[in-house]
Amino acid sequence: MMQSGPGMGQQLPQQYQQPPSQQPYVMMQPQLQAQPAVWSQSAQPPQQPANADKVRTLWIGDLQYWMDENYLYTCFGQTGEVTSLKVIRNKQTSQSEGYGFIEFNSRATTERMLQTYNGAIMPNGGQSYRLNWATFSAGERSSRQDDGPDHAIFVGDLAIDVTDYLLQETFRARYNSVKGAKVVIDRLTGRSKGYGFVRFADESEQMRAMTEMQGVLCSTRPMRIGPATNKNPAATTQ
DNA sequence: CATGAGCGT
Repeated sequence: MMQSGPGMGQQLPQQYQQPPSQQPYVMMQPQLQAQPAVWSQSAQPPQQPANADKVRTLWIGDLQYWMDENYLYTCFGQTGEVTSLKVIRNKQTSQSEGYGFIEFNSRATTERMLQTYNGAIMPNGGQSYRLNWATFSAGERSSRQDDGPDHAIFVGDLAIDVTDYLLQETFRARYNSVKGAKVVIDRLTGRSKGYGFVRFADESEQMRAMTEMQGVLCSTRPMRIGPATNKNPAATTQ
């Protein structure tokens, strides 16, 4: 039942266990002595480095409307490390907005969950998890893991079974600078909309792929490549 | 044919 890792120097006795269905939100967190809470709404400059050891919540998107808290608990609750989860709903229609939040008992757990589940196939079989770190205020959400600007291309004519991973690997086999790929998912059906995006770190590889990958087979259909509108407003991060 | 991305009491 209770795991204790002797290898890790964890000194926080986390022995409180509670059913997640009773309390929808558990905001109580043991405050670490070594690190004061810096994310209160005091006069903090927005130039805060995003170390954020206290972030234990994942954002999950591309949820279908029937995917409620019970479904998410089926997905994540078996680990016994979920402290709270919630699906955001429209207040008028009480319909799911297609995203939610999952909070775990530690940052290490959260990180492990992100790497384990992100991109994996969801139990319904039709789509893969879309997970990311949750942000607690608008402003940090645009920062992605990257070490430079990304150059994206539009990829259409995708077969419906093409996943992020397959699309990514199809390009990564020929281009080293592929940073990621995303297949756009229809929230109503949870299935692919038939197009997606591939991001490159190297602009020259992006240019090459625009012509070289034109008509190349991905799964069962030849791809149609086009330019992608850049949604990143020229982040000049040095 | 088509252009993603959505952050809460």
